Amino acid sequence: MKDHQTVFVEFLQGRGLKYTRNRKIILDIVFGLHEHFDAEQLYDLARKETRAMSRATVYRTIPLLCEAGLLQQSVRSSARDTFEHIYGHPKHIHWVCTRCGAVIETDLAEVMAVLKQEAKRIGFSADEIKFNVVGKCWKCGSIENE
Amino acid sequence: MKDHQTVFVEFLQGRGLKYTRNRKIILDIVFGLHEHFDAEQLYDLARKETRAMSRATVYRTIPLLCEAGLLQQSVRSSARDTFEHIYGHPKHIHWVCTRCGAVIETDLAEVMAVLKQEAKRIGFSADEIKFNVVGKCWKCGSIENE
DNA sequence: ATATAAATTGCGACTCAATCTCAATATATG
DNA sequence: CATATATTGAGATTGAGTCGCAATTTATAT
Repeated sequence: MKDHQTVFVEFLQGRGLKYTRNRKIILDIVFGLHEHFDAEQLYDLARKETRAMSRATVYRTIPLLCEAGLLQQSVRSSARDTFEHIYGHPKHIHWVCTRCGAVIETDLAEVMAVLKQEAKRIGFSADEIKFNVVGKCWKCGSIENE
Repeated sequence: MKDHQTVFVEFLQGRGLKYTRNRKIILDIVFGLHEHFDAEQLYDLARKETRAMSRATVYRTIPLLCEAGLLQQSVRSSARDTFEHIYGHPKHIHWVCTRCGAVIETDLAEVMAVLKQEAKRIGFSADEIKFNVVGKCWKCGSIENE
Protein backbone atom coordinates (compact mmCIF):
# COMPACT_ATOMS: atom_id res chain seq x y z
CA MET A 1 0.00 0.00 0.00
CA LYS A 2 1.30 3.41 -0.94
CA ASP A 3 1.95 5.76 1.93
CA HIS A 4 -0.21 8.82 2.21
CA GLN A 5 2.50 11.16 0.99
CA THR A 6 2.85 9.23 -2.26
CA VAL A 7 -0.89 9.26 -2.74
CA PHE A 8 -1.01 13.00 -2.28
CA VAL A 9 2.00 13.73 -4.52
CA GLU A 10 0.58 11.60 -7.31
CA PHE A 11 -2.81 13.20 -6.93
CA LEU A 12 -1.29 16.66 -7.19
CA GLN A 13 0.86 15.76 -10.17
CA GLY A 14 -2.14 14.35 -11.96
CA ARG A 15 -3.73 17.75 -11.69
CA GLY A 16 -0.68 19.82 -12.48
CA LEU A 17 -0.51 21.03 -8.87
CA LYS A 18 2.55 21.32 -6.68
CA TYR A 19 3.59 19.54 -3.53
CA THR A 20 4.60 22.61 -1.56
CA ARG A 21 6.09 23.11 1.86
CA ASN A 22 2.76 24.16 3.32
CA ARG A 23 0.88 21.25 1.82
CA LYS A 24 3.46 18.88 3.25
CA ILE A 25 3.11 20.42 6.71
CA ILE A 26 -0.66 20.07 6.59
CA LEU A 27 -0.51 16.50 5.31
CA ASP A 28 1.88 15.48 8.10
CA ILE A 29 -0.30 17.01 10.78
CA VAL A 30 -3.43 15.37 9.38
CA PHE A 31 -1.83 11.93 9.50
CA GLY A 32 -0.16 12.58 12.83
CA LEU A 33 -3.53 13.31 14.42
CA HIS A 34 -5.64 10.38 15.44
CA GLU A 35 -8.75 12.29 16.31
CA HIS A 36 -11.28 14.34 14.47
CA PHE A 37 -10.35 17.95 13.93
CA ASP A 38 -11.65 21.13 12.36
CA ALA A 39 -9.97 23.70 10.12
CA GLU A 40 -9.15 26.02 12.99
CA GLN A 41 -7.38 23.31 15.00
CA LEU A 42 -5.44 22.31 11.92
CA TYR A 43 -4.49 25.94 11.38
CA ASP A 44 -3.27 26.31 14.98
CA LEU A 45 -1.12 23.20 14.71
CA ALA A 46 0.27 24.19 11.33
CA ARG A 47 1.03 27.62 12.67
CA LYS A 48 3.31 26.08 15.25
CA GLU A 49 5.35 24.62 12.40
CA THR A 50 5.66 27.79 10.43
CA ARG A 51 4.62 31.40 10.65
CA ALA A 52 4.09 31.32 6.89
CA MET A 53 0.73 29.59 7.03
CA SER A 54 -2.63 31.21 6.59
CA ARG A 55 -6.16 30.08 7.23
CA ALA A 56 -6.77 30.41 3.48
CA THR A 57 -4.12 27.79 2.75
CA VAL A 58 -5.58 25.42 5.30
CA TYR A 59 -9.07 25.90 3.92
CA ARG A 60 -7.75 25.40 0.40
CA THR A 61 -5.79 22.28 1.23
CA ILE A 62 -8.58 20.43 3.00
CA PRO A 63 -10.69 19.84 -0.14
CA LEU A 64 -7.60 18.67 -1.99
CA LEU A 65 -6.95 16.04 0.66
CA CYS A 66 -10.59 14.99 0.47
CA GLU A 67 -10.50 14.65 -3.29
CA ALA A 68 -7.29 12.64 -3.02
CA GLY A 69 -9.18 10.16 -0.86
CA LEU A 70 -7.05 10.89 2.18
CA LEU A 71 -9.49 12.86 4.27
CA GLN A 72 -13.21 12.92 4.74
CA GLN A 73 -15.69 15.14 6.41
CA SER A 74 -16.86 13.64 9.65
CA VAL A 75 -19.65 14.15 12.15
CA ARG A 76 -20.27 17.80 12.85
CA SER A 77 -20.28 18.03 16.61
CA SER A 78 -19.67 21.80 16.79
CA ALA A 79 -20.37 24.82 14.64
CA ARG A 80 -17.40 23.91 12.48
CA ASP A 81 -16.96 21.30 9.79
CA THR A 82 -14.89 18.44 11.15
CA PHE A 83 -12.62 15.99 9.38
CA GLU A 84 -10.68 12.80 9.87
CA HIS A 85 -8.04 11.08 7.78
CA ILE A 86 -9.30 7.90 6.21
CA TYR A 87 -6.49 6.49 4.12
CA GLY A 88 -5.59 3.04 5.40
CA HIS A 89 -8.32 3.12 8.01
CA PRO A 90 -10.93 0.42 8.20
CA LYS A 91 -14.44 1.74 7.84
CA HIS A 92 -16.19 2.37 11.11
CA ILE A 93 -19.36 3.52 12.74
CA HIS A 94 -19.33 6.69 14.81
CA TRP A 95 -21.33 6.73 18.01
CA VAL A 96 -21.74 10.37 18.95
CA CYS A 97 -22.80 11.23 22.49
CA THR A 98 -25.02 14.30 22.60
CA ARG A 99 -24.19 14.95 26.23
CA CYS A 100 -20.40 14.72 26.55
CA GLY A 101 -19.51 14.95 22.85
CA ALA A 102 -17.55 11.69 22.90
CA VAL A 103 -17.16 9.95 19.56
CA ILE A 104 -16.77 6.19 19.91
CA GLU A 105 -15.77 4.18 16.88
CA THR A 106 -16.66 0.60 16.13
CA ASP A 107 -15.98 -1.61 13.16
CA LEU A 108 -18.22 -1.55 10.11
CA ALA A 109 -17.12 -4.88 8.64
CA GLU A 110 -20.32 -6.75 9.45
CA VAL A 111 -22.45 -4.15 7.81
CA MET A 112 -20.33 -3.93 4.68
CA ALA A 113 -21.61 -7.15 3.16
CA VAL A 114 -25.20 -5.90 3.23
CA LEU A 115 -24.06 -2.54 1.96
CA LYS A 116 -22.15 -3.89 -1.02
CA GLN A 117 -25.10 -5.97 -2.09
CA GLU A 118 -27.38 -2.95 -1.87
CA ALA A 119 -24.95 -0.76 -3.79
CA LYS A 120 -24.85 -3.31 -6.57
CA ARG A 121 -28.63 -3.54 -6.67
CA ILE A 122 -29.14 0.20 -7.15
CA GLY A 123 -25.99 0.68 -9.26
CA PHE A 124 -24.30 3.08 -6.89
CA SER A 125 -20.53 3.41 -6.76
CA ALA A 126 -19.65 4.44 -3.22
CA ASP A 127 -16.73 6.69 -2.36
CA GLU A 128 -17.35 7.46 1.28
CA ILE A 129 -19.37 5.87 4.00
CA LYS A 130 -20.67 7.96 6.84
CA PHE A 131 -22.42 5.96 9.47
CA ASN A 132 -23.22 7.95 12.58
CA VAL A 133 -25.40 7.04 15.49
CA VAL A 134 -26.40 9.88 17.76
CA GLY A 135 -27.44 9.26 21.34
CA LYS A 136 -25.97 8.78 24.80
CA CYS A 137 -22.83 6.85 25.71
CA TRP A 138 -22.86 4.45 28.66
CA LYS A 139 -21.54 7.10 31.04
CA CYS A 140 -24.01 9.79 30.11
CA GLY A 141 -26.93 7.41 29.76
CA SER A 142 -26.64 6.45 33.40
CA ILE A 143 -26.24 10.05 34.59
CA GLU A 144 -29.52 10.82 32.88
CA ASN A 145 -31.34 8.42 35.18
CA GLU A 146 -29.99 9.75 38.46
CA MET B 1 -49.41 5.71 17.00
CA LYS B 2 -49.94 9.34 17.90
CA ASP B 3 -50.02 11.74 15.00
CA HIS B 4 -47.22 14.25 14.69
CA GLN B 5 -49.37 17.13 15.87
CA THR B 6 -50.17 15.37 19.12
CA VAL B 7 -46.51 14.59 19.66
CA PHE B 8 -45.56 18.21 19.14
CA VAL B 9 -48.32 19.62 21.33
CA GLU B 10 -47.45 17.26 24.16
CA PHE B 11 -43.78 18.06 23.79
CA LEU B 12 -44.48 21.78 24.00
CA GLN B 13 -46.81 21.41 26.97
CA GLY B 14 -44.21 19.42 28.82
CA ARG B 15 -41.89 22.37 28.51
CA GLY B 16 -44.41 25.08 29.23
CA LEU B 17 -44.31 26.23 25.62
CA LYS B 18 -47.18 27.14 23.39
CA TYR B 19 -48.61 25.61 20.24
CA THR B 20 -48.89 28.79 18.21
CA ARG B 21 -50.23 29.58 14.78
CA ASN B 22 -46.72 29.84 13.31
CA ARG B 23 -45.56 26.61 14.87
CA LYS B 24 -48.59 24.84 13.46
CA ILE B 25 -47.88 26.21 9.98
CA ILE B 26 -44.28 25.03 10.15
CA LEU B 27 -45.24 21.61 11.48
CA ASP B 28 -47.78 21.11 8.69
CA ILE B 29 -45.29 22.06 6.01
CA VAL B 30 -42.61 19.80 7.45
CA PHE B 31 -44.95 16.80 7.37
CA GLY B 32 -46.40 17.79 4.03
CA LEU B 33 -42.96 17.70 2.45
CA HIS B 34 -41.56 14.35 1.50
CA GLU B 35 -38.09 15.49 0.61
CA HIS B 36 -35.17 16.95 2.45
CA PHE B 37 -35.26 20.69 2.92
CA ASP B 38 -33.29 23.52 4.45
CA ALA B 39 -34.37 26.43 6.63
CA GLU B 40 -34.63 28.84 3.72
CA GLN B 41 -36.95 26.56 1.75
CA LEU B 42 -39.08 26.07 4.82
CA TYR B 43 -39.20 29.83 5.30
CA ASP B 44 -40.27 30.40 1.70
CA LEU B 45 -43.08 27.86 1.99
CA ALA B 46 -44.24 29.19 5.35
CA ARG B 47 -44.19 32.69 3.95
CA LYS B 48 -46.75 31.63 1.37
CA GLU B 49 -49.10 30.70 4.21
CA THR B 50 -48.71 33.92 6.13
CA ARG B 51 -46.87 37.17 5.86
CA ALA B 52 -46.37 37.07 9.62
CA MET B 53 -43.49 34.61 9.55
CA SER B 54 -39.86 35.46 10.01
CA ARG B 55 -36.66 33.54 9.43
CA ALA B 56 -36.02 33.76 13.16
CA THR B 57 -39.20 31.84 13.90
CA VAL B 58 -38.31 29.16 11.40
CA TYR B 59 -34.80 28.87 12.80
CA ARG B 60 -36.19 28.73 16.33
CA THR B 61 -38.82 26.12 15.53
CA ILE B 62 -36.50 23.66 13.80
CA PRO B 63 -34.59 22.68 16.97
CA LEU B 64 -37.87 22.25 18.82
CA LEU B 65 -39.07 19.78 16.20
CA CYS B 66 -35.77 17.96 16.44
CA GLU B 67 -35.95 17.72 20.21
CA ALA B 68 -39.51 16.48 19.93
CA GLY B 69 -38.20 13.60 17.81
CA LEU B 70 -40.11 14.72 14.75
CA LEU B 71 -37.28 16.07 12.65
CA GLN B 72 -33.64 15.29 12.20
CA GLN B 73 -30.73 16.89 10.51
CA SER B 74 -29.91 15.09 7.31
CA VAL B 75 -27.08 14.94 4.80
CA ARG B 76 -25.69 18.34 4.04
CA SER B 77 -25.60 18.50 0.26
CA SER B 78 -25.34 22.29 0.04
CA ALA B 79 -23.96 25.09 2.17
CA ARG B 80 -27.08 24.90 4.32
CA ASP B 81 -28.10 22.52 7.05
CA THR B 82 -30.76 20.17 5.72
CA PHE B 83 -33.52 18.34 7.51
CA GLU B 84 -36.12 15.65 7.06
CA HIS B 85 -39.08 14.62 9.16
CA ILE B 86 -38.58 11.26 10.77
CA TYR B 87 -41.64 10.55 12.85
CA GLY B 88 -43.28 7.38 11.61
CA HIS B 89 -40.61 6.80 9.02
CA PRO B 90 -38.66 3.58 8.83
CA LYS B 91 -34.92 4.09 9.18
CA HIS B 92 -33.09 4.28 5.89
CA ILE B 93 -29.72 4.68 4.25
CA HIS B 94 -29.06 7.77 2.17
CA TRP B 95 -27.10 7.35 -1.01
CA VAL B 96 -25.89 10.80 -1.98
CA CYS B 97 -24.67 11.41 -5.50
CA THR B 98 -21.82 13.92 -5.61
CA ARG B 99 -22.47 14.73 -9.23
CA CYS B 100 -26.21 15.33 -9.56
CA GLY B 101 -27.04 15.75 -5.87
CA ALA B 102 -29.68 13.01 -5.93
CA VAL B 103 -30.44 11.42 -2.59
CA ILE B 104 -31.67 7.85 -2.92
CA GLU B 105 -33.10 6.09 0.12
CA THR B 106 -33.01 2.41 0.89
CA ASP B 107 -34.18 0.42 3.83
CA LEU B 108 -32.00 0.00 6.89
CA ALA B 109 -33.78 -3.01 8.37
CA GLU B 110 -31.10 -5.54 7.55
CA VAL B 111 -28.42 -3.47 9.19
CA MET B 112 -30.45 -2.79 12.32
CA ALA B 113 -29.89 -6.22 13.85
CA VAL B 114 -26.14 -5.78 13.77
CA LEU B 115 -26.47 -2.27 15.05
CA LYS B 116 -28.63 -3.16 18.03
CA GLN B 117 -26.22 -5.84 19.09
CA GLU B 118 -23.33 -3.41 18.86
CA ALA B 119 -25.20 -0.71 20.79
CA LYS B 120 -25.88 -3.18 23.55
CA ARG B 121 -22.24 -4.24 23.67
CA ILE B 122 -20.92 -0.70 24.13
CA GLY B 123 -23.85 0.47 26.25
CA PHE B 124 -24.98 3.18 23.87
CA SER B 125 -28.59 4.35 23.74
CA ALA B 126 -29.24 5.53 20.21
CA ASP B 127 -31.58 8.38 19.37
CA GLU B 128 -30.81 9.00 15.71
CA ILE B 129 -29.21 6.98 13.00
CA LYS B 130 -27.47 8.72 10.13
CA PHE B 131 -26.23 6.38 7.50
CA ASN B 132 -24.98 8.13 4.40
CA VAL B 133 -23.05 6.76 1.51
CA VAL B 134 -21.45 9.30 -0.77
CA GLY B 135 -20.56 8.48 -4.36
CA LYS B 136 -22.12 8.31 -7.81
CA CYS B 137 -25.58 7.14 -8.71
CA TRP B 138 -26.07 4.79 -11.65
CA LYS B 139 -26.78 7.65 -14.06
CA CYS B 140 -23.79 9.74 -13.12
CA GLY B 141 -21.45 6.79 -12.75
CA SER B 142 -21.94 5.91 -16.41
CA ILE B 143 -21.53 9.50 -17.59
CA GLU B 144 -18.17 9.57 -15.87
CA ASN B 145 -16.91 6.80 -18.16
CA GLU B 146 -17.93 8.38 -21.45
C1' DA C 1 -65.19 38.63 29.23
C1' DT C 2 -61.04 40.76 31.23
C1' DA C 3 -56.74 40.99 33.61
C1' DT C 4 -52.26 39.22 34.31
C1' DA C 5 -48.08 36.85 33.60
C1' DA C 6 -45.33 34.53 30.53
C1' DA C 7 -44.06 32.96 25.99
C1' DT C 8 -43.53 34.33 21.16
C1' DT C 9 -42.70 37.14 17.41
C1' DG C 10 -40.43 40.14 13.69
C1' DC C 11 -36.92 43.07 12.77
C1' DG C 12 -32.48 43.96 12.04
C1' DA C 13 -27.97 43.87 14.03
C1' DC C 14 -24.56 40.63 14.85
C1' DT C 15 -21.35 36.47 14.77
C1' DC C 16 -18.21 33.74 12.69
C1' DA C 17 -16.96 29.83 9.53
C1' DA C 18 -15.78 29.65 5.03
C1' DT C 19 -14.70 31.81 0.54
C1' DC C 20 -12.78 35.04 -2.57
C1' DT C 21 -9.57 38.70 -4.56
C1' DC C 22 -5.28 40.11 -5.81
C1' DA C 23 -0.59 41.36 -5.72
C1' DA C 24 3.63 39.21 -4.16
C1' DT C 25 6.14 34.89 -3.95
C1' DA C 26 7.44 30.14 -4.72
C1' DT C 27 7.94 26.27 -7.81
C1' DA C 28 8.76 23.31 -11.95
C1' DT C 29 10.58 22.93 -16.50
C1' DG C 30 13.22 23.80 -20.49
C1' DC D 1 18.77 31.13 -15.29
C1' DA D 2 14.45 32.57 -17.56
C1' DT D 3 9.75 31.83 -18.11
C1' DA D 4 5.27 30.34 -17.19
C1' DT D 5 2.26 28.75 -13.86
C1' DA D 6 0.69 27.62 -9.30
C1' DT D 7 0.57 29.15 -4.53
C1' DT D 8 0.45 32.13 -0.88
C1' DG D 9 -1.05 35.58 2.96
C1' DA D 10 -3.72 39.41 4.17
C1' DG D 11 -7.77 41.12 4.54
C1' DA D 12 -12.38 41.97 2.43
C1' DT D 13 -16.58 39.60 1.61
C1' DT D 14 -20.29 36.34 1.90
C1' DG D 15 -24.00 34.16 3.96
C1' DA D 16 -26.07 30.82 7.26
C1' DG D 17 -27.45 30.98 11.63
C1' DT D 18 -28.11 33.51 16.23
C1' DC D 19 -29.42 37.10 19.35
C1' DG D 20 -31.55 41.24 21.81
C1' DC D 21 -35.43 43.76 22.39
C1' DA D 22 -39.88 45.99 22.24
C1' DA D 23 -44.42 44.82 20.59
C1' DT D 24 -47.75 41.15 20.36
C1' DT D 25 -49.96 36.84 21.26
C1' DT D 26 -51.28 33.15 24.21
C1' DA D 27 -52.82 30.54 28.39
C1' DT D 28 -54.76 30.78 32.80
C1' DA D 29 -57.19 32.69 36.59
C1' DT D 30 -60.55 35.69 38.06
